Amino acid sequence: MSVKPNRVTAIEVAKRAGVSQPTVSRVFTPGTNVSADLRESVLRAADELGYLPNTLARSLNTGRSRTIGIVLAYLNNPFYAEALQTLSNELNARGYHVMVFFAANSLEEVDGVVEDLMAHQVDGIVLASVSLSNDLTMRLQALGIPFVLFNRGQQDTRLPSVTATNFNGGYYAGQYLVQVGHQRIAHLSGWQKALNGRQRQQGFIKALDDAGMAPLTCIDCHFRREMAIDATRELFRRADKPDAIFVGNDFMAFGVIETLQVEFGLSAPDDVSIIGFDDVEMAAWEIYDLTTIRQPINRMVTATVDLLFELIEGGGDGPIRLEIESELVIRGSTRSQASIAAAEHDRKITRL
Amino acid sequence: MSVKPNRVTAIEVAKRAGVSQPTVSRVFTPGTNVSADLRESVLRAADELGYLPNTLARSLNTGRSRTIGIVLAYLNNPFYAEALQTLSNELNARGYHVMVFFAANSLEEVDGVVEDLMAHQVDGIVLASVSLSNDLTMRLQALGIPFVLFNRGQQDTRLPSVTATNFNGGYYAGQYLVQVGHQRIAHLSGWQKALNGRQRQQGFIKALDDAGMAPLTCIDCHFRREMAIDATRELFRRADKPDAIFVGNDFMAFGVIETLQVEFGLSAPDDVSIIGFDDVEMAAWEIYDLTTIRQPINRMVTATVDLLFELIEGGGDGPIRLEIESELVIRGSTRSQASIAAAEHDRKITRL
DNA sequence: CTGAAAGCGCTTACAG
DNA sequence: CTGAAAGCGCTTACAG
Repeated sequence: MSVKPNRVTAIEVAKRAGVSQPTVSRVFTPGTNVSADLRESVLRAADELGYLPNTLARSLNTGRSRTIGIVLAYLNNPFYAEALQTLSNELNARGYHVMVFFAANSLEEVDGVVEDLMAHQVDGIVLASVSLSNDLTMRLQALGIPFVLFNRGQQDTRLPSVTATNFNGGYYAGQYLVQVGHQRIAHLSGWQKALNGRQRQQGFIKALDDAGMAPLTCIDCHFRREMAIDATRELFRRADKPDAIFVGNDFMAFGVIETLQVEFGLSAPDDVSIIGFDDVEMAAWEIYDLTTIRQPINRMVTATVDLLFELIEGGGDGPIRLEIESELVIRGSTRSQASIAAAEHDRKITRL
Repeated sequence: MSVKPNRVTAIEVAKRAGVSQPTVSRVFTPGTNVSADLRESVLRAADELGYLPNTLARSLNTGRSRTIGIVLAYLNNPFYAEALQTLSNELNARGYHVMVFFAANSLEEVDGVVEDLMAHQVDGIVLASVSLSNDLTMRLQALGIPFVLFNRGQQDTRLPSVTATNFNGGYYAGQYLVQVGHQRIAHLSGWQKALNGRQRQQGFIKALDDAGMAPLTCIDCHFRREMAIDATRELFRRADKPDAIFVGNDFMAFGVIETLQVEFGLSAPDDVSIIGFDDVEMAAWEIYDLTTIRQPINRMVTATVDLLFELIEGGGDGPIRLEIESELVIRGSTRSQASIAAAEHDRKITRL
């Protein structure tokens, strides 16, 4: 019962235009020479018949599918939704198609997905999910299918990757909280088995250390909202409550702010300063107004696509691990320096 | 400088296994007969060489790419992020690949994207973006490439589509707000030029009408957060403020709740009841705790994929416009019936 | 069950 | 510049 689509082929266009089939092909292949009159009659015939060159047949010949695979874990965290849309648009703009897969759980799942992508002859892969098995990494490399890890920590420093400067970002967060006068700073961290979660924490600790301080506590929340919420509850039931929290990403920070507000009646920055990581769109929503460390998605995406194409073209000799500078974005969820200065001022006046 | 990937082909596997190339092909084609011993030596050779059948070559033969195109407008609204992930997983589970495109703005953009998809020989398309031009609709139909509109209003009722029951959903929202005793109910609607926005509003008005009431006001917010926020400001600067608002989707409702809280110091349900539409994950977050009309994504996705495959296989004679029943999900952003009863009770006691 | 042959719809040297 | 021919890596009747 299956009905094959009845597509128009180059041969039919050739007949109608009174030319050979290769001439039709040339008209639709950039950088080939066809006389103006033949080109025109081919284009007219193609238009009349609704002809579109069959991408699959073309790819079979050229050995290039002009398709890039993107592997994601999930879209709950809006950072990945923004990344996907930006990546997709960028790749489309460069004439590439995008094939998406979600592979959350296991190495096996990612491996399976990547095999699918290989069978589909993708020209390259962006991995924004968990990392690959060594086996599959080597198979990809043997096949000459390049890939770039996007925002993923990786153990093997030889793998191509694009991240923000996670250590620096963590440092900026810690430094700023110290600057505005906080004394009891907690960290609800990203997953400590992932490099980005670990580096953010290390930068944060270094900043405090440089100020002669230490974190009140660091709790591994695995980049998971529920765990950040639970950790917040625990933190604020204790006697030595924090006066500031650096949260491993914005998505978790939203849960922290919510829990403080709804369950404890506390708000930022009056009761506690909160700082996140990512600067997703929602961070700027008034209800959160979240100070955060921006990962510049546009620049990360551009770098990812550039790197991927360099690897696809071959002959690239630039660095294959790129770090895009993260930056502190100050909003209302942290005590401001001005407020500190004012408080200092008040204190002095009181003392007089 | 371009380096073609050096992929293993069936011929190489055939040589190593000492069989013909078609036998290799048969081993990798479900539903074909190959003797156990040949099958085994082929599989071993394939494994040793890391062979994967070339999907593109297969598709060229069969006329089926086992690829579905998904066209989205954006992922800002988490409803579409959830829909994409669910659709993708469902299609993958059925052995199909997913090619995504974002096409926000214009008919022309969607048309261009769909042409790309046609050239890529997709077997079907899910359109969750704005609708198609008539021209392209007809070309798709002429080519025999089926498509399904997902959550999209469409003028032409002959086009295959899957939506929730938008009219009913609007009705449930209005009915509930009336039931819990609201008198001045406003509607910040979805786009009135889209069928789903319009139907939600119509259902809502009907519910009020059935109770002998009329909306305080209806403002077209185009499904856009910023417009909902502006409308909220206007609404609460007026003398006759609403005591309840039905918002055209959750995404806008979050902006409404935020604006009320941050700019007016008002909260739901004490000052005003808020009800949304979609039931995205965030609606259950404590900070919003949003009463809403659920569009059952899982069922909508299953229906979409079923319908699409029915159209692909041909011979389907079921209905091509499917409506999945929406349902009221009561959370804390609306005054409860209990509270109404209690208030009634108090009033009676006072009167005694 | 298995192999030789044709063909899917293109691209790309090769002649002219 | 243009056409006839070969080939990309498969699938699928067709014989045996």
